[in-house]
Amino acid sequence: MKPLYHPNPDQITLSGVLYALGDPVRLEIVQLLARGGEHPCSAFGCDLAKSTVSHHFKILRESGVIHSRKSGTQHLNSIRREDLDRLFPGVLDSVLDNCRSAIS
Amino acid sequence: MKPLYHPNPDQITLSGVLYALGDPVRLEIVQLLARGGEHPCSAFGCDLAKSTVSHHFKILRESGVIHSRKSGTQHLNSIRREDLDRLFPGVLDSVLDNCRSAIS
DNA sequence: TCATTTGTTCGAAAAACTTGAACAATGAAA
DNA sequence: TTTCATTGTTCAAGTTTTTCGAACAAATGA
Repeated sequence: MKPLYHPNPDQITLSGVLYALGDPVRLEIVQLLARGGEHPCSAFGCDLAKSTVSHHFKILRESGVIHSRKSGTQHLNSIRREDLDRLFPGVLDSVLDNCRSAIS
Repeated sequence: MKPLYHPNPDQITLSGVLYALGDPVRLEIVQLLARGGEHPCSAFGCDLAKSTVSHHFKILRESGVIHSRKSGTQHLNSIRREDLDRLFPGVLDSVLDNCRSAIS
C-alpha cells in the first residue's frame, strides 16, 4: 500500500504545470476535473490503454495539478485549484476558459 | 532559400501552444521575446547546443507562438502576441505574469 | 474462497529531445 | 572575386519520454 506522492506547493513549478497541461489527453482530463468534484481515472473514457491513462494521471499528480486519494479500488482525483490559483493566478482559469472553443 | 512555415491563426491550437510553453528552455525564450521587439536566436545565450536552440525555435514557430523572418545571416523572432491574445485571451499574459516569480 | 473492479508496474516499440558534425546563406574583409 | 566569419539548419546517433499489452496488486462483493 504505497502512499501517492504529491509535491508541496513550493515544489510546484510553472513550467512543470505547463508541461503537464501541454498534452491533449492531459488537458482533456483537467477539463473534466475542472467541472468540480472527485473523479476516478475510469471517468475519463477514451480509446487509450489504461496504462497510458495511468501514466498521464501520474504526470498530472507529480506536477502538482491534481490530487489523488485512494478510495476502495479506485483513485479519486481532483484539481488542486486553490494551490494553483495561489501559485500561478490566472493561468488555470485562462486555460480552462479557452478549452471550450479549442480542444486538441 | 526556403520560406519559414508559420501556421495560420485557425491552425493554432491551445494544447499546441501549451505544449510549446511547457518546456523550461522555450518558456525562457518566450519570456525574452515578450519584452518586445525582434531578437535573433543568438540573443538567447545559454549552455545548450545551437542545434538544440534551433529546434526549440522551430517548435515555437510551428506551434504559432513566435514569428521568424530572415534578415541577413540571422533570424529575427518575435511573439505573435496579437494572434495569441485574440485566439486564447489571457493565457499568454497570465503565464508571463507568473514567469517572473517562478522559472523552471 | 473466488471473481470482479480499479489502477499500477514492467518491458518493448514508437516518438521526441539533445548533441556534434557537416552544411547552406549572408555579409564583410582582403 | 576570393576568403573568412557569422548565423542558423539539417543529419545521424544516443538519450529520454510516450504508448501499449501483459502481468501484477489491492479492495470489494458474491
